[in-house]
Amino acid sequence: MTQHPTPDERRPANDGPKAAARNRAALIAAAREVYAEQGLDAPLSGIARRAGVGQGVLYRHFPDRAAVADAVLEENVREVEQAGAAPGATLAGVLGVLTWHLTESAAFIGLLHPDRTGGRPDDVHAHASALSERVERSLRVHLGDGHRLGASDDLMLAIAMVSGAVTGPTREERERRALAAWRLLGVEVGPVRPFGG
Amino acid sequence: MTQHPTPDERRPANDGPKAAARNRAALIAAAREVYAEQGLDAPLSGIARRAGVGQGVLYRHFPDRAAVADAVLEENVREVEQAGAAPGATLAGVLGVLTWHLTESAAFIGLLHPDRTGGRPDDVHAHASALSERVERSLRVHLGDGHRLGASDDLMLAIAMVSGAVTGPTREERERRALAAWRLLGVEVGPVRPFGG
Amino acid sequence: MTQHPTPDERRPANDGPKAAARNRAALIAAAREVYAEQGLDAPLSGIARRAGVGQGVLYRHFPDRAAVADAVLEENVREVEQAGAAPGATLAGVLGVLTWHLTESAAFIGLLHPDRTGGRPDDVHAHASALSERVERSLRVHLGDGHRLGASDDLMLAIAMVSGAVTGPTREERERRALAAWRLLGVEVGPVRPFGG
Amino acid sequence: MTQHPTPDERRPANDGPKAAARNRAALIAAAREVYAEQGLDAPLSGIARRAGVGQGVLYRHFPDRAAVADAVLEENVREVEQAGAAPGATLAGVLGVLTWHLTESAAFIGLLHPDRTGGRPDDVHAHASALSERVERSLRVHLGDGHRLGASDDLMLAIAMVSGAVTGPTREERERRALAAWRLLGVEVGPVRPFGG
DNA sequence: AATGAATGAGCATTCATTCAT
DNA sequence: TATGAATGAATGCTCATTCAT
Repeated sequence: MTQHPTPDERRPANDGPKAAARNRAALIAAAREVYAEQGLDAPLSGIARRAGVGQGVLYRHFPDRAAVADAVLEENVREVEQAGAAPGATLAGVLGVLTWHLTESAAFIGLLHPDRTGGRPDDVHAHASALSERVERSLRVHLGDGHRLGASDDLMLAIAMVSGAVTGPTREERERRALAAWRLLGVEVGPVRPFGG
Repeated sequence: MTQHPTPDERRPANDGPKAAARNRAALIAAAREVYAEQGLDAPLSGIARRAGVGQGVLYRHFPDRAAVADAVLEENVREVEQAGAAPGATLAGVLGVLTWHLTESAAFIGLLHPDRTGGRPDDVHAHASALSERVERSLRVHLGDGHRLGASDDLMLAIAMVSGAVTGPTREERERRALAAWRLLGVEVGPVRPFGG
Repeated sequence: MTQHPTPDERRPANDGPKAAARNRAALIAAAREVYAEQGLDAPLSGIARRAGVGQGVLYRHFPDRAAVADAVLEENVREVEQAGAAPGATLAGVLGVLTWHLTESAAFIGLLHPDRTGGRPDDVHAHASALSERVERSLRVHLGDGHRLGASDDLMLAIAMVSGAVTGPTREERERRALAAWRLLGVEVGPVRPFGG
Repeated sequence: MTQHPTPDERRPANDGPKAAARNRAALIAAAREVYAEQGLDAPLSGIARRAGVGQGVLYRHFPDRAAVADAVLEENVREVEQAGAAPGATLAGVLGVLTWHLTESAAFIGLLHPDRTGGRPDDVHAHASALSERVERSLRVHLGDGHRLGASDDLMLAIAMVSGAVTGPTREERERRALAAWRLLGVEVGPVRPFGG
């Protein structure tokens, strides 16, 4: 009774169901960019716009704000897992991939800063700890005996610390700082690049 | 002229100029609490309410959102400076005070994460670098030759790293993590407490 | 021409024209349930979902929201007509069937409250008066001379009054109130049940 | 971080706190009109617009949709109470005032139809039963021994029944039907008019 | 003939900021 | 100088309706 009496006129293209997967990917990519530019609190409408879809599509794919961030994180984490599972993977190599995501993806940094503001209703960090564990597992298998970060929580702590160092307006600056941070921790890091990059 | 000057209904007390300073302090204290509970994006109206003043007063003292955060930061930084200038001050001691603020004040952590989100209109981090320098100066004078963090940018980098580690819902948890982070960096830290505390 | 005519991925079954009637019935049944649970303003998407069909099918059968409600009403009215046309039908008996629908079907109540909200764009009550007349005809033929409700508009007025009394969360409560209402009007009502029930 | 960078330009009048009471009254009056025209589900924005205030003002005075309807109802009920408490009040007189509100105020009708749609989140009918009891009390004191509607629930049932009869596009038509309904119930009703009108 | 994704207008709600008193 | 009401833009979210497949 309260809704839209008259759309009509002229509708933009409707590419049919085939577009669904494409739209989902476009939304995640758009979200990644928007997050990088405006932070995790960026308006969802902007993400939809940049993805070139209506707002309804965003809500079809992601029920709420947290789900969008989750999807972006999920991709980041999966890349780290793939790097960790690749033949010949080394700790330094996986850390390089991880570091690349830290410098590239604001959402990934958010993963490491889950708490502080207790119970906001739209908790962006819903599955954060589950994802965090997946990252840890991918790294820990490559941790040799007696490694500096071998103690229980030191590995994820170190990652959080590096993520804290990753600031700066450009990717280059952020990479520079990330590497300086790993150096301060006495940890060797391989090439900073995406998995397969 | 000796008539009642318009009795009015009931005006809220106007304590004159004396109240101004009191209100300012109340606003900063309220902001600190609200930031801790809700994060730096908390509604300004809530800060005014908790301070027990109207919203207009907040705007009289602080032209915009950034100014409020600046004022809170300013107090944090000043405490660190005082700790650094106190007779008998040591690096470990000042770091303890600094660490206390890291665990206590959400705004202080924001100081260390200034960039990333490029040009948001209400930039909370306006004077961030100036404040950052003041912190650095207060610490550097206590840095002995050959200290681990003696190299050019390493001191502030380390602080940013520790701030990245400071997560958790309770102050105790945050302090635990902060100390673990300093330990990973091989840096000794004195008692974690406010200056004069 | 004997080639596979494009295997497709996996098309949902297309049962041909046979399915059309089945779908229409399923939609009306679903609408009846949804209306009872959520009121006449319930989202059409929910009706389609409960009927187990796509939203497009709903629009194929019913051009707009009003048409759905009309179809539900149509069924209600038809049952009353059938009750009225049955051999040996009495006024009390038909009123019993009518009352059953009043207690069961939110849409039927809506029939009796057509106006008030002047020109809403999606007018649920399009054919209301036509349906209303059919109900009246079915009852009036059983109205003996000198009946309490014999005067011109009294019959439908009484029905509207009873429908106003029919509130309550459970069918039992609604039936109790409907019968109390008829009693206040001094009208005898037969068993409250669906036609043929 | 997500809000209004730049209002400015030219602000419409702000009449200051004095306007608060006036605005509240204007909102209730506007709501009454809008409800009459569009029903209880009418957009709140339209109510604010008709009252000549911004949407924020509506939310300042009424936390949610139900509160607006409550306020309108409250006024209706208060008038009935006043009519019932007036010196020389009679049952017929109070019923006349009550009937006037039934013909005038869509919200008042809503009061008598509280249930049906179980637990909608924004329940317009929150305090409905409390208000309902106030109406009943105002009437019952004027109910002589042996009155037709003397039995326990019959009084409010009759009112619900009459409210069910009150349909029609014009006030005159609605009044005509209301009086016919009371006549069918064998109840005498005084002049249909607002209290003091 | 059916599916269900996409569109996008519309309504609810929040809050930064102004300003009469 | 303080109050707190008012404004209204921005954003979240929902759903009627269309249409490629």
